[in-house]
Amino acid sequence: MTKPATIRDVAAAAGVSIAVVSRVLNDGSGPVSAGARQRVLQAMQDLSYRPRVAARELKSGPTSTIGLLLADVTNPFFARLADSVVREARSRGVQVVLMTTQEDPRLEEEALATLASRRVSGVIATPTATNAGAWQHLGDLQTRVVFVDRYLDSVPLADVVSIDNERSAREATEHLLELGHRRIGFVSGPLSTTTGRSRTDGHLATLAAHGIEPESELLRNIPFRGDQGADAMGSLLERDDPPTAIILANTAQAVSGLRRLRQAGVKVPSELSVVVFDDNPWTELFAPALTIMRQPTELLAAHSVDLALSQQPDATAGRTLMVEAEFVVRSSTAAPTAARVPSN
Amino acid sequence: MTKPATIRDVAAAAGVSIAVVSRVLNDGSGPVSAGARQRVLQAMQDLSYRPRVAARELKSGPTSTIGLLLADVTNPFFARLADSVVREARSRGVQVVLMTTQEDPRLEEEALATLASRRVSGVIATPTATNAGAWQHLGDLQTRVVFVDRYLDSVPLADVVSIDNERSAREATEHLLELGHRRIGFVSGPLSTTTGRSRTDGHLATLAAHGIEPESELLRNIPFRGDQGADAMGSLLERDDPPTAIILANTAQAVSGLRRLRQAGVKVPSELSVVVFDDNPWTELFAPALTIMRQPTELLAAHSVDLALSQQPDATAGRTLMVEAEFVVRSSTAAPTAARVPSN
DNA sequence: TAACAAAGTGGAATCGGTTACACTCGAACC
DNA sequence: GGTTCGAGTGTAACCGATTCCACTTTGTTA
Repeated sequence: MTKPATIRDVAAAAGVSIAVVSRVLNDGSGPVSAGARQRVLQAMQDLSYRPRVAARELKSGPTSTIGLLLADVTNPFFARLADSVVREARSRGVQVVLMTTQEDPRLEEEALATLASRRVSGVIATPTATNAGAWQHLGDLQTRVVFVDRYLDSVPLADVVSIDNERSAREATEHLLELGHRRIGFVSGPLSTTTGRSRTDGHLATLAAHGIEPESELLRNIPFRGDQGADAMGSLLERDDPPTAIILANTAQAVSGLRRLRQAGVKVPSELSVVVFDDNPWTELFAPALTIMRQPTELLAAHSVDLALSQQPDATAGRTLMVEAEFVVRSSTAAPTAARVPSN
Repeated sequence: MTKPATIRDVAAAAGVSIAVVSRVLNDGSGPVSAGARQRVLQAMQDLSYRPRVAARELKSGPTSTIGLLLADVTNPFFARLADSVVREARSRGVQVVLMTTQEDPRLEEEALATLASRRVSGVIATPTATNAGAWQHLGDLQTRVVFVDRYLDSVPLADVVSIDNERSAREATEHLLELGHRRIGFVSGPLSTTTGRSRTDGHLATLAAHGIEPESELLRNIPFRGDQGADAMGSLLERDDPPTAIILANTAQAVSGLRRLRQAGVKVPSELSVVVFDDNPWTELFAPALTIMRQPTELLAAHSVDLALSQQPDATAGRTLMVEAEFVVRSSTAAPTAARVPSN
């Protein structure tokens, strides 16, 4: 109905000056008599007064807020990450503004502009595109930039928190090689992302180390969002010599890929071993329970918030933190059946 | 390094007054000569200037922003909702500030306070607790409040967008009754939420309409978050006369309930028919594919954004919008096997 | 008793934008 | 040739908080 109360209204109602009200508001910023404090609190109550952040932010720096810019909340991995970041930030009294880019570079640029003009103290992000200029600019604005999960080489000032994707891919590949697989399908995210590239690199390096000729036909780089997981899986299965094992190194596309597998009636693990780079509640529900790579979301979140709130010791270079992923072997991987092992 | 540029710096660099810069900033707010505009734009570029929202918000009302207060981003249903809301809002040029309550009333209250002092134009929320006072207060601040999915009776001024939960529960129950089930387990969210209550009501009403004595032992109301789905499922299975069908009317707990089912080695649907109130990619992956109730997330989001941005015609009462849910029958429901149908 | 410290208070400047209003200037009109 | 108009510009007030500083009122100490 009426206009919201301001600090002046409260001061008037309590019969004091605005300075006193402000001191009550920011406890410890100056002396206030018990009587005055009481009357001010009462007045605030009566007028249901809420200080406007806009005014506060204008005068003092931004109230401690960090931006969280995720590629896709729909992706359970990112959703869990968001959950952890919010919890972590809260425990330090920091607000989180969450924004989604939906893997769209234009959206990302917009969100970045918003974050910049909001002068948040830090931004935690899973960068989609090389909006290098925008990122750099954010850094210039003395906003801490932390890339989590993926990162951009072109933005050296940003901190990075991630699992060792190359090593994880190596571990997954080793596991399959030890079981006796030689033709391994590898579905990953776009090579334009560090996750896609590192995982692919790790996979190829491991094959090479075991003297296996990598077939580029067995590698599929698909977008994180969308339904291409099914197609990728389909085309791999239709080959004359289909792979005996497959690594789904793309968090978001695992579901659509697995659906295709189910439709095709392929038996897991007897006909095909499956490893998924993801750790969702349902991976255990799938029959058979899936062998997965688990990312320590809590830890990623904790480190990210840490870095986002810390002052940069050196303005030009970011810090890099690697955390360990956990490889969980369940029932979806097994030795290839004899019939399918080729003569070599 | 140096302090970020202000409008005055830009004005000085371009050799004009701040008023001119402001006019360039807010195109259409006044005349600016082509030359001046050019110089201002150049200066903004050079100084990499970004207007501070805090200052803008202080003078004019809040820039068009809506708050989205979700109970749990980890819950895929809410994640999809968030995704849709962001997309929808974006298409109208509105920013979304997403916050999570994690089903914690205290967190919710905090988030509400933040939203209030941020003076967003509207808030879309899935209320957790009866923070009735805080909600009411938000409404007093001429902030539109829209409850989506769940709502609170105690906050009449809020708009509501939801599926018809009672009707949906009725539909699910009818389906099972038609198949011949008589003992139906019903796992829902807390009765303190409207979703939990409506779904339970619909279920019980349907039983009554068919002359079936409802057994309170077959109803389990558990929190949305956490792992109690497994326990609820377990205790139902351990009964002397276990249900022949079960409805998991709790989006978030379906996974943990199903996991228990899998562990117990119960065959679906021959030993137990299952209906889930949720529509996740993995419900199709589960073997057998699950019969589900699908909520039209896009529609819920579109209406919510609509209402959040609209001016309230009447300040005292909110509007209610029901959208239709779609019941998808797949393979997890079937007639109970004869052996299990009791004598009645 | 004078001097001084500390507690309590209020006035006024400040943050960085927006905007009402006054002003200049040249073109158009009668 | 004076009036009117509108385009283009600048000055200054304002939004609602924080905060520095000066001031008064006490209590304490030499």
